[in-house]
Amino acid sequence: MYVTIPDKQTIESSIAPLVSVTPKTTEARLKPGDYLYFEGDDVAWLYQVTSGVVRLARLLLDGRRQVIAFGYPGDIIGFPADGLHHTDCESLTDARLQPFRRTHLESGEGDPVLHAALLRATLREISAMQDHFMMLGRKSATEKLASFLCVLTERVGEDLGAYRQINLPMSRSDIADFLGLTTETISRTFTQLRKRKIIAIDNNHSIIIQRPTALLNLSVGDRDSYQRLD
Amino acid sequence: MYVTIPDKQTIESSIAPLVSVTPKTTEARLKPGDYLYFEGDDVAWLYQVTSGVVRLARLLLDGRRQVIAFGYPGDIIGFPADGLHHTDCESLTDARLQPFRRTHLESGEGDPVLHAALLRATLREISAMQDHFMMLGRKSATEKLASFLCVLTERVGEDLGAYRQINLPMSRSDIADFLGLTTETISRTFTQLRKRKIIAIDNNHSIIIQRPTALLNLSVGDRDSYQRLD
DNA sequence: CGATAGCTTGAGAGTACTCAAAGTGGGTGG
DNA sequence: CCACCCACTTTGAGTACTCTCAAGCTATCG
Repeated sequence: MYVTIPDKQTIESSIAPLVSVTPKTTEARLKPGDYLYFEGDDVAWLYQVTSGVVRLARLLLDGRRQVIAFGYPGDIIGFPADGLHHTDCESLTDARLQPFRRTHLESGEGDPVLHAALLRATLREISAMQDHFMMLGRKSATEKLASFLCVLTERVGEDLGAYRQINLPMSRSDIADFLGLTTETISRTFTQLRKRKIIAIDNNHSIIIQRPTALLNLSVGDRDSYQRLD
Repeated sequence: MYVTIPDKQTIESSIAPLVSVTPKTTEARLKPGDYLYFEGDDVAWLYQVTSGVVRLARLLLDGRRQVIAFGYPGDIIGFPADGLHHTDCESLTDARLQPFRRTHLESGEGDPVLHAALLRATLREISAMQDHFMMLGRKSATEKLASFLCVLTERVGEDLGAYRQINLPMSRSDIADFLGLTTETISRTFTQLRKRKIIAIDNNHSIIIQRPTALLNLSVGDRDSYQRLD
């Protein structure tokens, strides 16, 4: 999952489970903290997240970290480059993943439909990453966090009476490293949004979107939403 | 071209021209300022840059721009998502590009070798973009510009006596929008590097790398390189 | 040779960061 | 079952970096 520009209807299609003609490989199961693979590992499989949330990250030598993406149900993860994994993958929750042989991506022999579906997923990945560039390079802290919350609300939000609720299995520092900010800035920005009654924080890993429109406005840089109490 | 982590030997392989069994399509030729395609256009072709430099960019509604990548010789550009272009492509120089039918990427029929090569390019694109995330999200202005110059030196630097020289066909604001900075900051950072005698600015579009090691150190966040005159 | 877009420099402001300390909550062991 | 502990989060104060706005400068192209 990347932070994409709102109003893109790529969601439904990418979320759909890939149907495979080949006999189903048994799915992988992870517990919180389990690693599926590490940077530098050979790629034997790609995975589609079935349930749960995983985190893809890379480390810089000096300890700085970039969270590349979160893997939510429907997402395909583990794209190889030169046959190797270029991120670590750690599970944040109990998770299930459907493996697909790397060879299904790299050659159509055997299952052309699966091959085409994996290729489509690869191309969508590039497009989503381009949106994410914009977010990392050009948005303020508030815009980044608001965008992030909007995407999650769209993608995995649950109705809760009049409001919508989202679960955040990741830590504040995971979010920070994903958005290119510090944990302190994430925390302060959450507090601002809460004080503005745009969100409510039920518990640190569960937040309620009280004013989705205001949040969306903030995500695209409409700074008036701060003052205005819709 | 993305700003990737130094010491990755992905260069040689990605730079190699794709050999096609199918009869050669006539190459596209662009002049400075020519657009090859716009965001939202249907994708009929992908292109490998043969010579020259192109710029891939997207616009936000409020005018903010993100330069997604520069296309240097060897780079493949124009990857479709849902059949559409997701960036604009403008040429910065006289340029020549070798077109490949989109169908060659999307189905192996006809030319499996070309299909595989395009797929490999697609996967490398993802990996390079992941490196670029790190750069956008976690590096300071000096680190960003130093990283950018290092990549260019590796990729298209020319020997000039004891030093290496690079051409920058893009404007300062192109660089700014690529690195997630402002033109003023780019300009100031160039000036700093010049005053530290790390680079020399021959003319605005041609710079000489005087101390490549210092530049490399700066690119990975070694702040001592500033004081030290190696 | 003058017009103009692009680049540089300066001053000041604002945003996000760093460092530090206090608060919170979930989990474990007594 | 409760208390303690530890990791995570929040808050605060001060700083540093990058941005904004403005003006001057430079190269390039008619």
